[in-house]
Amino acid sequence: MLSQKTKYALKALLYLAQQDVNHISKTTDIAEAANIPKKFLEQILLDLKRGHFVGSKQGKYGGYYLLKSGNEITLADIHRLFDGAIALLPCASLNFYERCSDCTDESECLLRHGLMTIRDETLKAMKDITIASLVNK
Amino acid sequence: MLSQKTKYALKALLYLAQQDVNHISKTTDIAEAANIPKKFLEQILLDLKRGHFVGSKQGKYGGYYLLKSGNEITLADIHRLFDGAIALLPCASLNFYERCSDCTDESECLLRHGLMTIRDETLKAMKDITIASLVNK
DNA sequence: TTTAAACTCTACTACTCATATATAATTACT
DNA sequence: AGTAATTATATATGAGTAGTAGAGTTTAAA
Repeated sequence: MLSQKTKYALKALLYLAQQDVNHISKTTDIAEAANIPKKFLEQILLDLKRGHFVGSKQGKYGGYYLLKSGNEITLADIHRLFDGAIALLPCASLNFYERCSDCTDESECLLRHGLMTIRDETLKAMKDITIASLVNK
Repeated sequence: MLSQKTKYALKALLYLAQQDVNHISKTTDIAEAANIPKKFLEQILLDLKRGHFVGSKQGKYGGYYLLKSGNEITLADIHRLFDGAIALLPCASLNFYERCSDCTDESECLLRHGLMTIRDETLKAMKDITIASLVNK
């Protein structure tokens, strides 16, 4: 399941994607439109900025805007930024690999191979869902 | 990501699936073989019993055994029993549907449709992974 | 019938993480 | 200078995860 943070991030990105190009949206407007607690949204937008998905402008008439186009931002990207691995166990993850502490011999693990299959399927589906594809629905 | 509980449950089921038919395994043996804390495993096996995946025999020489054959137990089943919904948000879930509190009009939600697509893909993959398919690898 | 070995059940604890909130600082435009 | 916005850090809190403890119940063998 997605965390609230990831859900809010997606909603904020969807909001930004629906604005005119070059339009700068302030946090307050995004928060109201997408029904997100404002201070929480600030954190999320900062994270999105660090991930180079949005840019910001400070001061009066400042705010946030998309840095990439909607079809360059996939669900997989946002999931990884906020919720981390897409695989069901760290040992089956591409970007967040970690050994299981209870695993004596990974090569003998019956679980891992199946979980990597799931990961590939899920990842493929998640890469197909982009901010643009969601807006054009 | 899977919880430890789900991972342990899968490992326990894999262990049981590898025993001779009619063999009854005691918790201690499963715990040692699969490297699972025994008291924690007891809880998990009880949950699996309530889910009708395993049966038990009490008393001396008692223990646990598979109630269904390995190809009748899917990853989706076990995920739902321990970790709940397979969908990324409750509003996109088949078995654990719940409205989002921050959603004003579900039919207008741009996110939901895409998440249901992911759910269908993931679910299909998770139903294909069975205890039997994992053992025969 | 006693006893050991197993499951059953409830409650509890320690810890981590998610979800925010609060406050102060910085920046930029007018 | 004043205002309105982002940026940063710290804190609060509630829920969930992972695991432990202990008493009770059932069964089968001796």
